[in-house]
Amino acid sequence: MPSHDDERIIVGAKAITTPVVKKRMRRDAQENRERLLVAANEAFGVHGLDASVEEIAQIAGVGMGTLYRRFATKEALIDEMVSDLMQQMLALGHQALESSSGGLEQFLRSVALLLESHQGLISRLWSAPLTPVAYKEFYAIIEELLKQAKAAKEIREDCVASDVIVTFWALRGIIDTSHQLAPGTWQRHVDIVVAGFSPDVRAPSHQALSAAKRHAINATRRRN
Amino acid sequence: MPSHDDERIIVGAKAITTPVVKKRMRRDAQENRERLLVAANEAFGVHGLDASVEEIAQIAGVGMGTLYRRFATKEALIDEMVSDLMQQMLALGHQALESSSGGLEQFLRSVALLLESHQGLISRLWSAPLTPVAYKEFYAIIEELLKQAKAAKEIREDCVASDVIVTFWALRGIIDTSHQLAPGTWQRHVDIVVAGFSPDVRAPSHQALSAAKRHAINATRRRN
DNA sequence: AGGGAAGCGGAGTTTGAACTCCGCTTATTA
DNA sequence: TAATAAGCGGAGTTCAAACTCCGCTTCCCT
Repeated sequence: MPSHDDERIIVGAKAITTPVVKKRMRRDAQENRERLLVAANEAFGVHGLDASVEEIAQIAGVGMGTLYRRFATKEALIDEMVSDLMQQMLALGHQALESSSGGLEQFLRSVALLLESHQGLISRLWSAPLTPVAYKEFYAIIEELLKQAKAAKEIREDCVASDVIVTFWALRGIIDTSHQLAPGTWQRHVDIVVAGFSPDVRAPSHQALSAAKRHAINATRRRN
Repeated sequence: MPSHDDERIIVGAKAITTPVVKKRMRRDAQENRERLLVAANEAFGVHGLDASVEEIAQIAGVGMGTLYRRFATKEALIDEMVSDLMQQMLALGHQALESSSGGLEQFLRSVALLLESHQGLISRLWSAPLTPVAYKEFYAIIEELLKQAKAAKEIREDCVASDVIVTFWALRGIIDTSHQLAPGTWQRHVDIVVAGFSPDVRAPSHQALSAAKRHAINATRRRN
């Protein structure tokens, strides 16, 4: 089903394969589109992705028809928001790369701050095969930040990109859970993780894991 | 609306206020009930809480009628599972308290291991005013574990219970995100956090935060 | 300034998942 | 082993939320 947005200016016979040249929208349409994205972010922040399209349209001050003229489905709206968010994260990454020191920490904190204002969407950020290109870029940024941090001895040698990615997943858990309450709850966790990354800490022991496993198994056998 | 489960054996006039003495179920009913709880856990693990009751019943090998005879609503089923899970976590807490050293780390790891086999449910664990009593107990356990860890110099003096709770939230993010893939992804994060808790690390700097904020604000102004 | 493409609202339709109902089956107990 | 309470399945109902349709309105270009 073609979306309402992919009408194109036809420029000769090869137009069909031309990759998406969009006709300029009317000004009011453009404004409504913006307003819808903002409204959706607000609604998702409160109710999660279960927020109804009706509510979103209402917050934006438009009818549902308008929403569906801009976004083929609710899912398409979400996809666009996610890809916007990813772009913003990449921008933060590039900024962090330019800072003379502490780039990695800056990146962690600035992304967390960004995600905090996009609750509800966050769960979609990492689940998608949606943005393989963006994801690759994201990964490359992290690798570069790690290289810089290691060169400056700001971080342990054994840190790898996936450690940082997993930290973002962790932040998602905190931000999603704290559910309106206590903005900035994530900061303390970042402090701890940053401390854990720092080079002057002894390597973790792993000794407690086997005991943990033994006990977890016991607990699982507890159904009455 | 009274559930199907709260019939009671009447023992004299005061029975009405007797707190829930349940009549013994038929054996097949009991078995089906168990099977439903297991099936629900499996279904939620795959599709999250959106898994349909129909699917749950099917996995359990029973009809929907059976499900609804045991659990007033889907929500009631979830509540019961959550409260079971909380009980298991408490049990792990008590076990950790008994260990002579590394109790806190053991607790972190064993709970993570438990949560890993209850994906989908985890989001409900912390959202509920459902279990204020259990929550209090949980909190008390953590405080005691912290006291022990500090006495043994296994942990920084400035750690508080909420740091540990927030770590559980963080783990939820990882476990929920890794979505079937890579069991045990959380372990590396726990390593890092444990390192961050350890006493021989310098206090976190906070110096990077203001820069992070400045940049995040820039990124937010990027809508095209 | 006026013709018409583009846009708009929101009542109405569709869809799918939660939940109910009731005739049939099975465990239990005397 | 027969009477009966308890349990069972799954077709059918309900309900809420996504999505469509179309007569009216607004912007924009000449």
